[in-house]
Amino acid sequence: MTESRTERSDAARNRVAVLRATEKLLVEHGAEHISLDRVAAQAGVGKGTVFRRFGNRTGLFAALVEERTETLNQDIETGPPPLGPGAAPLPRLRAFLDALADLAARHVSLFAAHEQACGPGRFTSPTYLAWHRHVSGLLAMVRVGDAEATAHALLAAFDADLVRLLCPDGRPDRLAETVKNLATALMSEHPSTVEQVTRSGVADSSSGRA
Amino acid sequence: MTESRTERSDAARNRVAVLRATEKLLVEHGAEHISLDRVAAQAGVGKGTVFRRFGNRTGLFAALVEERTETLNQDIETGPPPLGPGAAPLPRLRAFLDALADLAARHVSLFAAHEQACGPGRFTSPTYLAWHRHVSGLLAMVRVGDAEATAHALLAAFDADLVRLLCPDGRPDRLAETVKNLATALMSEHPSTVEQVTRSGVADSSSGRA
DNA sequence: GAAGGAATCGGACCGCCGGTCCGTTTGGTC
DNA sequence: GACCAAACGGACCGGCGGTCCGATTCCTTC
Repeated sequence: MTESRTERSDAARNRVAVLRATEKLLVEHGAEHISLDRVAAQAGVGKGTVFRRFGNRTGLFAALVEERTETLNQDIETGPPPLGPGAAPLPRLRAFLDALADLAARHVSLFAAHEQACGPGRFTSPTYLAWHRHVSGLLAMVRVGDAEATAHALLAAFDADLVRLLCPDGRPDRLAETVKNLATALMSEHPSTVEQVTRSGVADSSSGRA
Repeated sequence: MTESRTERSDAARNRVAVLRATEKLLVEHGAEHISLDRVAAQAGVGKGTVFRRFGNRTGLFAALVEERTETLNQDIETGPPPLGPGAAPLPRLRAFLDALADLAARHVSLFAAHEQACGPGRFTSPTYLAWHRHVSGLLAMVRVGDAEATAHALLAAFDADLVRLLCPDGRPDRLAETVKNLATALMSEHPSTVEQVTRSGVADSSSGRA
């Protein structure tokens, strides 16, 4: 991302070649038995180049994840409601969960590979941190107890293997509905500072994909 | 488990030796960089013996998990309330979540190793299936929508890495409270067939560990 | 446009791991 | 005590993530 200065032309070319090759292998071979040898071969570069660019397996998938989640993260922070600032906590959380389910369903393989490569350090990746901060903040606004832990629990539903189970055909609906239901139950239970957080008043901002 | 018949004495001795060795390595080296070579060496047996007994890495950890979860699974099915049959859905679910959090916090390393070894097939392990059936059934009794998916979402909070994060000192309280809170919110929201499922009426059956 | 040097490349190489194989040993039985 | 099925164990295999360093390529400078 933040290169020191002036990336050499061949380096840039190879970087995108590796990323594209990784994507291709991810969608073709569904799972995460993707060796970096294969990636390098598919990209038409040497193995050393892959490691020079991305450090290690984790870094490679992290870069791809960041690329895929960039627009969502921007929309969350500075986009228009209900995803961005301005909407009430519950609709905003629901919109986020919809968007996240959609993203997760569309890129299961990538997310699976990323999780597997990260291991326990998954929770310290910038992307996860941003999502957790967002959810946690929204929950805290409605005074949900231990918002941080609750946010983790909600986000745990987006475990890649679970996504595969609940969205076998790529449709995020089932996962989205389930998690939104959880969030709504949680928030409805806690009398909010904002008055009109009632269940009936929820604007359902499903990103209609189907 | 169900050996064909009459396990030879040395085989039995080696089996427990391997299991104990695995436990020891799990608690000593916190994570899952436990090679089966090491396990064999620690147990004082050959590598081939480990594979002969347990088939593969997954089988080894699965055997250990089954050993650890046996009593809980019995208690759920035939034990006394509130864990066993006889209690109302919500208290029973809360009791189960308490017990599961306790178990998870005490055996994080094992569960982490098991998850990692199982991969996506984690959801088809007998233990997970039993737990999911249980939670799913309880949710359905209170007419929670899509009980199956919701049960998966609740159980996802027991992801080993998340347990490590929320129970750094082995105390299950924070995890338990969070998930029980989720379950309670869910069930309270749905008007049950049983009348007295209210929040105040919940008997808190925390397995006081602290 | 040629030269120089730094950044990049690439694939041979390393140690390790999960899993297999088969000659050897052991335990139960008659 | 002898026999044989069962179990043992460690050498062996293919493949992986990651490293290293001589060869190559790009960019700058004159």
